Amino acid sequence: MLHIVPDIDNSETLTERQKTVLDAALRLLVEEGDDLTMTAVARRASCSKETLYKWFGDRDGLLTATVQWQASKVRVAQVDGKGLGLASLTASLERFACDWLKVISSDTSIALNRVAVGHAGSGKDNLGAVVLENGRFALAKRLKPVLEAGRQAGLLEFADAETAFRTFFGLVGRDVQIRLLLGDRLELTEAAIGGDAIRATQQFLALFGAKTGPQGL
Amino acid sequence: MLHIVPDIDNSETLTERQKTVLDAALRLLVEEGDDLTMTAVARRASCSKETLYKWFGDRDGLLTATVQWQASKVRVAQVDGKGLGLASLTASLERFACDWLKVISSDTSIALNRVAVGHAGSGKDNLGAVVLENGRFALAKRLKPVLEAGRQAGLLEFADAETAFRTFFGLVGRDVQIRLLLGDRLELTEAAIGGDAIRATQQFLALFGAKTGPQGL
DNA sequence: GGCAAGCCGTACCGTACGTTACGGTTCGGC
DNA sequence: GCCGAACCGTAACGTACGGTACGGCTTGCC
Repeated sequence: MLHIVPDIDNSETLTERQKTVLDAALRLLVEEGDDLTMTAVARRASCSKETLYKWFGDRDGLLTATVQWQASKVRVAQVDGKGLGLASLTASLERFACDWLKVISSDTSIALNRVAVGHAGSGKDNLGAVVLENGRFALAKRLKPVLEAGRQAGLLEFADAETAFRTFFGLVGRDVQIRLLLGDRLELTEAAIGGDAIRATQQFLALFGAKTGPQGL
Repeated sequence: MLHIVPDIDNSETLTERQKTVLDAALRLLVEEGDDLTMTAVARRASCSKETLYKWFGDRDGLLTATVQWQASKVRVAQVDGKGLGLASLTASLERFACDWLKVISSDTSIALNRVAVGHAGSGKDNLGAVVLENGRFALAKRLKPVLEAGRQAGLLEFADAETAFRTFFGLVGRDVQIRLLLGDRLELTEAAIGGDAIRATQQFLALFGAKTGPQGL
């Protein structure tokens, strides 16, 4: 399993200059393919390779720092499950679906996932673990409390929150991520994403919605 | 979109010797990461690099031929939608789900998808298109007639076969493929796959099954 | 001012790998 | 037996790139 990310917390220990360097690396990663070279990063960031090596150790360190830096930027707002009505639950689910679709269809996510997938194929799987931890598992960690609250309020019925989450994940993402990663053009407009979020939420509620209605009152 | 695979049909124009070479490349791709070198392939296949270049042009040609060769091996049996009862429809869906889960969790598929994803990130997207065409789109092409037959028989209700298929795809695959590609260990036993196939099929039928029962009789 | 630290730009080194070239061997056709 | 084609094994070439070294510049501190 190993969803452990043993590395430094970051985003606090980074100087402003280092952040701009990582931003440059990120932009380069998105524009060019995953084959970013140290020389290219140095040139783009207007810094010397010597500095890159001093700060990040080696190419893998730079890659890892870049991925973690991006990950630290996408902390989405926590949703508190305190409103617990069917309307607010639906809205929350749609919101999660929408956010997730926007993330996985963004150029940044695609580039980062590509490099992480390639990295996972070549020995050390650090990047894959980082991306997974800040993507799929972070989503689960934020969504599960909402699901549990929905069950508590009698709006949802499921035995295992993990299983319910994975179904929701599948209903939202479907074939989008793998198609994008494999280079399929797939125009996802704001409207299409919104529609997909609503559809996925409705399907999820059809599968896991309580048939008896709220039993709390 | 471009799901066009403009290259040669293959698998007919290949000699036995060439097939064994591609098998060697495939094995190497699965064992080592995606960083297979021409030298390694030549050594493993006991052939000269000169021969590799004569047959496949360059490294990309070899990669493409390898992917297409594997693709040509996984033509799954077509399911005829002529039994059209709820039981046989369910069985067909479960069969598809089972086969698909086995494919995407196989070492070969993971390795091939990894190299294709990496390739899609670096300019020419040929490999990605090939993998997509022989994976997700081939599955759709085989499954849609079954869905249409199910609708014809009054067992399913949906407006668009493509949309219905994508939902099924999401229910079956969920987060499995991306987790595996990112290096997550994820033991998928035969039993777990079978259970997931049944669950996905039941969920799909719950969403798209006709509420009125078969109207054909 | 003097000085040390940090950093930029660039040149440099070693290596890995894609690609090419070539000598030697096998094999089918005459 | 002879010839040419195909192919194996290996050596060689060119380049790209990770990593290192160094000279010069700025900056903050004494």
